[in-house]
Amino acid sequence: MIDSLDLRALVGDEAPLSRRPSLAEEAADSLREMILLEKLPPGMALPERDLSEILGISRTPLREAIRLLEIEGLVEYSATRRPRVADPSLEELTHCLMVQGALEGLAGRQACIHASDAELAEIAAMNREMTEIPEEADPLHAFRLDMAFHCAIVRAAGNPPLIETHRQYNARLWRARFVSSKWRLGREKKRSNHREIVDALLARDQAGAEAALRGHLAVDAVAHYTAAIQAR
Amino acid sequence: MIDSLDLRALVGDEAPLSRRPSLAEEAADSLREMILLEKLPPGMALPERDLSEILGISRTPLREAIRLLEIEGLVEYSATRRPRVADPSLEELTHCLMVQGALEGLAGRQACIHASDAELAEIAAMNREMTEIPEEADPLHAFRLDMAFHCAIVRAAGNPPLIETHRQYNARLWRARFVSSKWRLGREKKRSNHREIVDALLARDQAGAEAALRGHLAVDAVAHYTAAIQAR
DNA sequence: TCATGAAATTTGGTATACCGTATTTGTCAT
DNA sequence: ATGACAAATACGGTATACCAAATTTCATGA
Repeated sequence: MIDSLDLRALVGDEAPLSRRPSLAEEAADSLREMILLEKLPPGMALPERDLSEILGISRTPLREAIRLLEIEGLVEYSATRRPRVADPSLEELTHCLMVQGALEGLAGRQACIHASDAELAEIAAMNREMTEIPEEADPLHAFRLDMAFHCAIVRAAGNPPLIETHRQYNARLWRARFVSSKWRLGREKKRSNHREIVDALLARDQAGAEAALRGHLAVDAVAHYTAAIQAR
Repeated sequence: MIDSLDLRALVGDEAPLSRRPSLAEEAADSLREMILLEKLPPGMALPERDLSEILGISRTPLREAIRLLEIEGLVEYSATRRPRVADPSLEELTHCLMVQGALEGLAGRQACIHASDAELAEIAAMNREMTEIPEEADPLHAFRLDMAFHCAIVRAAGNPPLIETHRQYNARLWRARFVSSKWRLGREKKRSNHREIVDALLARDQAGAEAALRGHLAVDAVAHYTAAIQAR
């Protein structure tokens, strides 16, 4: 007898392990993008019926999507349970940044222990790519590279719950970091910080990697963001 | 004109800021308790229709409750999206414990900075109470005191997102820590660790508080748990 | 002109019905 | 007895209807 497990072994792991996403997950993805790109500006109300009609789905999966985004911190509920796009204060962003720093610090430590040489080389290569693109290049592209760099380090730590929690905080901080990434100030500081990180990882220096990733410098990112949102 | 804001200022903040919980939240609370007390054992299937009938609600709020518990890590979905009570491996628990350690470490640091003297005194008092109860007292009570002690420190850090994320990891680790709390071994070690924590906080020694809270000792808690679940 | 408050509308919460798929059950041929 | 296969069942995902509460609208009167 050849059961499905054997079949999978024969066919290989190429099989679609990723099931088809539900409407709720697709809606969450759509809404997340709209929020991050400020197509849905902070503070905007998110009435379930209107949104479900816009997205062409019923309220049931839409409600689930909104709950997902609430957990990610992109949507918040008013006192009367009316959902709206989150509009985090400088204080809230600072709080999130501290947690994010602690998470990345742990990731740095663990990456020193568990990352393969190939993973570290990949991370180093990502950093090299970032230093080679010109200053005036597409800021969104540079930003995505930066995000991918940090995510790769967290992934290299090999701790799935850590990856997931880090992802959530990333979403919460996405807009602030994106806005601040456009500032030219601090870009050089970021580069030297990235070099520190890569050097510590390659040396598998746990304390060094943790310290470099803790990112005390990131606090001025939210300051940039606050300046930007106050200017609007 | 006296609007509601003025009225609230006059009446004070005693007003019921906590809205009536939805059926979904109540169901999540019920299910969480059932899972933690192993009324619903790890691995058990959680069919939506049966559960909704048992709890006397419809599937809609029940589904929401299950989603909440999934985020807390108490419920996991099979490959075919069938929810069941999570049955974390030793590896998963260890991963969660590392994140929890990083979170509490940050909390210790921040508590040294932001906690009021009254909050620190309260924390010290909680620890004193724990040391004064006899060894053979109700283990559940002792356990709750321990949880409250750690939560109080996190709360003293004054970082709401940190509090929430810490709460989520607490739920994931609840059962393992509860089981391990029954072991007499390591109890003395825990006490000395608690003393370290309190001393560092009172001295507002950030590095000391972080190190003490990082809790390298907690790893043997999951070892106890694993021994227990393998014995069943 | 503007405060007032009741009616109308909007909104989130919940229950229920239906659908496609996954699982189980039962049957039959070997 | 057993393995394969098909019918029956169970399950999660989705759409829709209804309700209570909150919000908005708007007529009313000072």
